[in-house]
Amino acid sequence: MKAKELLDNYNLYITEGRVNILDIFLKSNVGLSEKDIQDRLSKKSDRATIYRTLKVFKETGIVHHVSAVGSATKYVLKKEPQEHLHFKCTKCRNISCLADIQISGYELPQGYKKIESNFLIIGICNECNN
Amino acid sequence: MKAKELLDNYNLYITEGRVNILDIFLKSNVGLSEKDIQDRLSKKSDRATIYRTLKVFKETGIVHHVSAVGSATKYVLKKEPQEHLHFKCTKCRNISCLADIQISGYELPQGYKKIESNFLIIGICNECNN
DNA sequence: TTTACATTTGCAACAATGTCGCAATTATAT
DNA sequence: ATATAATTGCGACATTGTTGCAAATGTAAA
Repeated sequence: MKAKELLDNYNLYITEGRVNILDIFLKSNVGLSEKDIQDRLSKKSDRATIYRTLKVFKETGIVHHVSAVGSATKYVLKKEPQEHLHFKCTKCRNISCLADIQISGYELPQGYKKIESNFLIIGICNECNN
Repeated sequence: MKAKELLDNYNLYITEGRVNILDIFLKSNVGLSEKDIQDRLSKKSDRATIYRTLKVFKETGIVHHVSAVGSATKYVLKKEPQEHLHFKCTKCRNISCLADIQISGYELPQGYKKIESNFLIIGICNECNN
C-alpha cells in the first residue's frame, strides 16, 4: 500500500509498473540502476519505460541519483532533504546512502549557486571489510 | 615541454597522442570527457585510444575522474591530494574543480574504509550566474 | 645506428547505457 | 460509460565504453 500512497501523494498516475518499481526501491537500501531494477522485477519490463519512470521519479523528487563513476547511474529513494553521503564499495559494487553522516561547513565561492549535491565516497563497506 | 616531462616522470611511453591529450588537460580548467578531448584535438583520434589513454592516466595518477551524473565520465588533472569539491554547472555543463573549498568534519561509520572520494555540487557557476 | 623487444595505436566489432517517436493501452475525472 | 490525458511497449537510434588483433611506434641495448 505504501507505494500507491506515495505515488498518490506525488500526484502521479498509479500504474502497475510504477508500483512495482517503487516497491523495489522501498525494499532496497542500495542505489539501483535500470539494470538492477530489471533484475529485481518478477517479469521483465521495457527498458525505455524504466528509464522514463526513473526520470519521472527523479523530477518529482521521489528519488535522487547518486554519482556513479564507471557504472550506470544509480537511484535511491530520497529520504531527508539534508545533504549526505553515498558510499560505493569497490568489492560488492553497491552504492548505499550514509544518511547519518552530514556534510557541512563549506561555502561556495561568490556567484555559485547550489541546486543539488552528490557526495560519493569510494572504498570498502563494512560488510566487505573483514 | 611540460607534457613530455610529466609523462617521463610517470614513466610512461612518450607518444604524440599522449602528449596532445596531456597538453589539452594542462590548458583546461574544467573536467574533460573523451568527446571533450576529441573536440579539442587538431586532428581526430581513435576513440578507443583516448579511452585507453585516460585509463592509463588515471591508473598512474596523472588525472582522476569526477562524478558525472547524466553525462560521460569527466577527468581532471590531479593537482592536490586533498579532498575537494567539483562543481557541475547545469547551464554551461562544465565540470570544474573548486580547489579552494575543503570538505572536512565527517567521519565514516565503523568498518568503512575510504579509498577515494568524489564530491560534486550541481548548480549554476559564477560565469553563468548573471 | 641498427636491432630487438615491449608498448601503443588504429580498426572493427561489440556491449552497455540511454533517448525518442509513435501507435496502442491504461488511468483518471466527469 | 465516456472522453481525455498520461503511460506503455516497440523499434530504431545515439552515446559511451571495451576488447582482440595486426601494424606501427617507442625504448633500450649492442
